[in-house]
This record gives sequence, structure tokens and C-alpha cells, in this order.
Amino acid sequence: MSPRPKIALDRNTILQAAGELADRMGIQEVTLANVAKNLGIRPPSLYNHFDGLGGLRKELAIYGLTKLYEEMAQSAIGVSGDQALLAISTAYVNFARKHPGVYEATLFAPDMDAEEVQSAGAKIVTLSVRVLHSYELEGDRALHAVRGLRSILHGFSSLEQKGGFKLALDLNESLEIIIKAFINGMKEN
Amino acid sequence: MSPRPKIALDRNTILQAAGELADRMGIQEVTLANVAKNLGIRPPSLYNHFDGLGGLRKELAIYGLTKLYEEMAQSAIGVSGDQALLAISTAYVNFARKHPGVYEATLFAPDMDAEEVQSAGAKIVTLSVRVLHSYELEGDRALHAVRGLRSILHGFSSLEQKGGFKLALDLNESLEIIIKAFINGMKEN
DNA sequence: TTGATAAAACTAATATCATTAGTTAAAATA
DNA sequence: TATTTTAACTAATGATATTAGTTTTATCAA
Repeated sequence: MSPRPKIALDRNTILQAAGELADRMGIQEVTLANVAKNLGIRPPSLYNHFDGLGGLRKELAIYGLTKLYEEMAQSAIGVSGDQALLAISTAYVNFARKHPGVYEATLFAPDMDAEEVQSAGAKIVTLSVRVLHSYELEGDRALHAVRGLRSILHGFSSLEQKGGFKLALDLNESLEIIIKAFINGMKEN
Repeated sequence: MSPRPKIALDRNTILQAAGELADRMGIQEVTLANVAKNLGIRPPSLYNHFDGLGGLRKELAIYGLTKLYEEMAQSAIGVSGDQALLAISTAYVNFARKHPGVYEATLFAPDMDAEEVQSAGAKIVTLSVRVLHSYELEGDRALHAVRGLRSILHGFSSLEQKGGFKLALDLNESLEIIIKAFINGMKEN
């Protein structure tokens, strides 16, 4: 490919390639060299689109958070209460299952504190708050509940992905039991 | 340092240096180059002790899991029930707080499936099972409970470390509420 | 339409890694 | 005391990210 081709790559095409690479080979294989090879260009050319490897990974994290949010939001349409809670929970872990590399990228963001990363993650928090709202947890207790839910979902997904759950025990059943136990425990008191 | 010095480095000294480096600078800074520099030797010399960078990181993971287990086990001595559960839970998150890099290493093990990594992690699971035993969860429900507890502890620690919890809400209070809610919810049914 | 600008690729070069091969000197052992 | 093993070393290789500077072409303004 010569300088300034007719159809140039755009950020989204590159992120998609990086995402597929991540899902297929793991986040550690998302290098400028590999991404460039998959796109048929040379590594330095990627600097025209991203601020180096760190920038690419940061964008991949935002890309992943956005997609994760969308799937969670979709799953919660038209349902409420326990159904909604289970819906967004399974949407969350299913996303991590289908896109292990991209999910991993959402955690590895070089600068987690970057404005864009934060706001992409905040939408997921807001959605969770809304779903938990129907349980009528008052004040701080609702916020603690969101922390708990996030902890469960991230911890569960992460451990499942890392092969942490070895027992021959259905994973979806585990998740449902865990979520229900947690929310029932939060409702009391 | 010349060939075959009077006092040679041993694995533990190297792991300690790697651990400090990880806690101070992050796991991504645990490179053979950096570890060697901190020890005053040349990178290739590390191959006399570990199977490359992957081997070093794997050993660091086992080192971390062992230390984590020890602190959890210590915290549970002489207590039972809710007290024991909260004790091991706070021991877990406090370990992650005090040793963020080493904790991170326990998850990044290049081959999580390696025998030694598995067995080091299994001890923590066994300890959790023992602590949860007093709640008289029958059969599979006890196993689901262990998965839930691990998910909460790992998810909470990981999110706290990554700066995921932004609200001005006491973290220890969150943890206690979450754990209690979960275990209370598990007891019912 | 044409000329200037900007974009998006490129090549070349540098620095930092991990890793391998082979070497050396001193400790450990027989 | 002679041999072996150990734990450091140097040197070299290959992969990586990154920077600098170049080139071609699309885009845009006059």
C-alpha cells in the first residue's frame, strides 16, 4: 500500500481488527506489529490514527466498554426487577465470554483515569443504578449495592475467563444463585 | 559481579525484588531488565534461576498466592461464622491493597493452568470452603457460595485497584455490607 | 481548474526488550 | 587435590515500539 491510498483506514476498522486479534490470541498479542500485519500496513502507519500502543489499547478499552454497555442496555429493555437484574448480569458475563480479549482490554486501559474511559464506564454504573432502583434501596445502601453488583460481575467474569472455576458445576446456575442471594441479602435490613 | 560470587542470589531474593518492583511500578514494569538492574546483575543471569520472563512471572504468582493464603489463614484463627468470613475477606482486600503488584501477578500468570499455580490457588478455595462450612449450606449450594465469595473478593479488589470506585463512600463499609448481604442471601432458600 | 494543504501511507534509524550461545571463575564435591 | 557444577558474564540475534523525515494522493480553497 502506497502513501495516501484511495480508501484509508479509519479508527473503527483498526479497533475491530485489534478486537478480533485480542479475542483470538489474547490482549498481549495486541501489538502494533500484529495489528499492522493484520491490516496489511506498516506499524508506524498506526501513529496516524492512535497515540502509539498505549493510545490504541485505551481506545480499545473504550470501544469495549461502549459495546458492553450497549448489550447490557439492550437486554434490560422491557423488563424490570429480578428479571432486569438477571438480564444485565447475564449480558455482562456473556459479553466477556464472547469477547474475552476486548473485555480484558476494558480493564487494562493504560490510564484508567482518562476522562473518556471513566465516562464509558460510568454509563454502565448508571444503568446498574437504574436497574437496582426498583429494589428501593435507600441512600448509600443503593450505592453499596452497585459496588457489590459490579464486583460480582467483574470478579465472576474475570475468574471464569482465567479458568479459575474448575468444578463441574454449571456456571450460569452459579451466577443466578449468586446474584439472587446478593440482592435478597441487600433487600433485608 | 564476577562469575560465581561468594553469595549467590536465591529464588526468594529475586522474587522479593520482583514483588517490590511490581508493587511500586506495576506488573508491566516487572521485566528481566528491571529486575536485573535492581539486583545489580545482568538480565541473562536470571535464566540461571527462572525460565525466562514467563517463568519469573509464574513464580511471582505462586509467591503471591502463597502469601495471600497465609494472611487469610492467619486472620481466621480463633474466629468463626460471620467474624471469620469478614476476617478472611478483609485480609484478602488488604493484601491486594498492600501488594497491588503482587496481587496483580497472581492473576496474570502466563499459564494459569500450571499445576503449581492451581494448587496454590486451591488452598485459598479450601480455606473459603472451611469458613463457609459453618453456614450449613448443603451440597452444590456451598460450592456456588464459594464461587460467589471469590467473585466478590476478586472483583472488589480489582475494581478498587483500577480506580473503579469513584464515589466518596467508605470502601471497608462497602465490603462488609456486600459480604453480609451475600451470605445472608445464601443462607435463605 | 489549479495550486496549496493535509492526510495517510511509507522507509530508515534508534532504543529497549527477551532470549540464546558460549565463556569464565569460583564454589562445591568427589 | 582434581573434577564438576554453579552462577555470573559477554556477545549476538530478533522482535518490539517509537521517532524523524519522505512521498503520494486526496481534499479543499482561490
